[in-house]
Amino acid sequence: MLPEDQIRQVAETFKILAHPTRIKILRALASEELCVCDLAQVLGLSVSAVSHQLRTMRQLKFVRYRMDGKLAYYSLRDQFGLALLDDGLRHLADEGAIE
Amino acid sequence: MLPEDQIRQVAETFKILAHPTRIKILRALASEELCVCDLAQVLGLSVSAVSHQLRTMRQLKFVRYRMDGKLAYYSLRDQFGLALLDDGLRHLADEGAIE
DNA sequence: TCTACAATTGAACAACCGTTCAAGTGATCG
DNA sequence: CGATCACTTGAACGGTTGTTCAATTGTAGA
Repeated sequence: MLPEDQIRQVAETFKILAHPTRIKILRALASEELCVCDLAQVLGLSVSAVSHQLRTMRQLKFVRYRMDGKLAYYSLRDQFGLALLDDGLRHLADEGAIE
Repeated sequence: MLPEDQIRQVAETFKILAHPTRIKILRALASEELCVCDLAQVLGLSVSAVSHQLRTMRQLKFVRYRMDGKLAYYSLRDQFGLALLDDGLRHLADEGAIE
């Protein structure tokens, strides 16, 4: 039996993949690092909304950032999120759409 | 660019792993099929709460069930959910706890 | 210093989600 | 049939979450 605490933590981890906005952020950062304003532009969201999401993605170690002058460039910390996303898409393809 | 619809579907898929209750259900069904009342007993939840969760897990192809008299026996449809869970736990172990 | 820009933060609001509760379905058994 | 059991369903309630808005921080350039 897993400890309650670990279950809660892993649930938090999967929450990252459980919302369209964060999936889009993940995919946008797949090929290159981007600043918050570009990310907002690409996703058609406010800078504030994106910043809020990046905060939780940072806390859960999905992304990192570096400052360059006024701009904060975000990038993926590793391939984990993208790999998970692929698994999810493959499962959808295998099992068919939602009934 | 992935179609909006597919992004929403894969987000739905990951929602299954994004809550402690459903993770526990997944793990409880890992070794054997269980009826709703046993599942409720094991998890310390009401039969209704479990039934609601099983419904969404069924819709998203994580579990299936068979009727046997009055009892509905649920089981995992495949190893996908458990494999994902392992990936998540491994990521936590690699990256350390939430900062 | 003053202005402009990039980003973060916290409060507020609406939408979503998980559980409970009460009612209902369907199967078994006396 | 009537009673009971296993489960499902829908409404309702409270807590969580995502976005917006306004205020703030910090950097860069005039």
